[in-house]
Amino acid sequence: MDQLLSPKQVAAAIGVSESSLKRWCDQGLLTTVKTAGGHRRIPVQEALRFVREQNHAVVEPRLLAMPGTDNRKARRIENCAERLVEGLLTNNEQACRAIVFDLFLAAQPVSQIFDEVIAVAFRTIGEKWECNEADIYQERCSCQIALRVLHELRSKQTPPNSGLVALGATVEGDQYSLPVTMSEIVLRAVGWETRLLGSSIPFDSMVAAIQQHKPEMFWLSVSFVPDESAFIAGFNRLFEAASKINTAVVVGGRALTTEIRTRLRYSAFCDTMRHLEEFAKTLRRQTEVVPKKTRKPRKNA
Amino acid sequence: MDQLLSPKQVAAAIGVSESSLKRWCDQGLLTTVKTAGGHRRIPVQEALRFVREQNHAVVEPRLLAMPGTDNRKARRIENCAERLVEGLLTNNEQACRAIVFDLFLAAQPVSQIFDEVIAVAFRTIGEKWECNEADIYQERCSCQIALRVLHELRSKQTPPNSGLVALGATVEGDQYSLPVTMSEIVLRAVGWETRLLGSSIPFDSMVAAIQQHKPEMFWLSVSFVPDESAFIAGFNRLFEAASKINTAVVVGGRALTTEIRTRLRYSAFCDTMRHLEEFAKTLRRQTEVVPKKTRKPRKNA
DNA sequence: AGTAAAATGGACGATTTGGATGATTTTATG
DNA sequence: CATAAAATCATCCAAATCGTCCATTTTACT
Repeated sequence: MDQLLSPKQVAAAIGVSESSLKRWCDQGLLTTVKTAGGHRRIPVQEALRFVREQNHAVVEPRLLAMPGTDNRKARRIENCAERLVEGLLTNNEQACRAIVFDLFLAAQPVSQIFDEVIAVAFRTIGEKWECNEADIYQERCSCQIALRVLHELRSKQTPPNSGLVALGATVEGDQYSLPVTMSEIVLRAVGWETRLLGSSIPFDSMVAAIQQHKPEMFWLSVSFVPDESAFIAGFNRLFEAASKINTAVVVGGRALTTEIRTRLRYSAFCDTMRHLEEFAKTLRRQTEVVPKKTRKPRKNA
Repeated sequence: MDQLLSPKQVAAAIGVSESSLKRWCDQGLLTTVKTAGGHRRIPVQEALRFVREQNHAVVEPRLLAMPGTDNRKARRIENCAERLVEGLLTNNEQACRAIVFDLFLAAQPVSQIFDEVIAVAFRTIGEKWECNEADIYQERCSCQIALRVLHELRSKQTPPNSGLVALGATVEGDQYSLPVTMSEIVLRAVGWETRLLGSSIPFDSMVAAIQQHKPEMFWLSVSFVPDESAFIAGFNRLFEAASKINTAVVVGGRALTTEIRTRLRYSAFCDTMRHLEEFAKTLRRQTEVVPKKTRKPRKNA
């Protein structure tokens, strides 16, 4: 029943180098089990004892606190969604952050993280809510957590300066800021400079923003449509204005039914973040400098 | 995700010699953790706390994972508000961050930063909007920027673990997340563990949250009241439920006119973040441990 | 001004840390 | 089972940090 950890994992958990940790093992500060091939394995409880006795710092508690989630499993995207649901509903922000950042560091495209983990997780929470297994406040609270994680993720991106500008917003009455924030991160990941106008923006004001900033792209996330006909009229007005100055208009969101879509004019419709990413790449006609996963970790400034 | 710094790094950041810094660590002015080999490691939050409490200058903010500063203009709170307005309206997120973080490092209480800078800035923007000098999207976009800055500020606080829990939210229909987020940061600054439920929460769900988490405090930020009588009824229902389990209810927000207030029952009403801070301090009944900044008294003859 | 306590910061050899390397073991995948 | 990719091994070494001592500067008080 003892979970075994590799030196690398323990080193990461307590924020020291692998070299140091191995030295400590060899000095007997940590008792290790050895594999047939001579690799060191450290039982979790032994690692915990070490931390307690040495009064050592723990930088990444999750590695020691959440058995069954060693790094390899963490990087597999399959069961991340359910782990995220668990983390969100128990208000374990640490764990949520860990899940997302592990994937990010494992060089998963952000679009994929969003489509296959975050979106899935919130769909699950939504279903739980409908079945009365979760309360509204839990869903909202989860949104807060996710938003903080997303903001942190965003701050870790290299700020693009391609000269291509995209503006984004949510229509009036639609206060779901998660999708529009994810879109922004996706666009930034493929080199767009973005400016997120925010949630619940009236169409007229969007038009004003477009005319003032003359962006190459405008993206609109539609999670909720209070008034269908007003939405369609407003949107087409927006498209009209955007066309005049060659601004591509991209829409997406779960509230856009096929019926609504047939009555809209747009440059692209995106079902998923991956679609958005592909379209954004295409639009900027440059083969993109994908955030490379280099082996050599570089010192951050 | 708290980063560990070496004495040398912290010394460089605040522009003192390594010797001094090590001495301070040994005197307990800075809480350090130690590696197994006996090297000192200082968590960033701890370094920030030290800088703020001692009112120490910071020469290299980057080493403390803080955004770059503009030391000449900074530190004076007077014209920060207008500089912030400028930064927000020109979408200069860097500048906005610098303004807020400079004040933070200069040991200004977060409540004061919020009351005298951020709140003032947004009041100014609101006025500009009314005078048609600014568009709605600019105000919303400013909110996005401010929200990101606030989230970053929050991540720089030492995570409190007092055991005292506060829940916070915004009423249904009120989507202004800035005030409620500022409140959270203020509460955390004075040692409360907080859980922000989010914006636009129905009263019934708030009651459910209170009953489930049994917090010592519930705070409600009211920037907008869609239906006055429904609000009053709902709120008093909330207060009732909270009273039963000894949860203090704190309200605040610009939408609370005196007429509305006279019909509400609450533990405290806060006009400003400073009020909230004072009330929160009082409620936790602990006299704050004032760090002595005087040198040791010399022997008296 | 004069004095002494207190604080600062530099220097020292001894110790610790962490990055790099090429060989070996483990794990993932067909 | 076989193969390739990833993780870990043992080792070495430069750089960082330790604790300590001491000269110098600052501060507090007479």
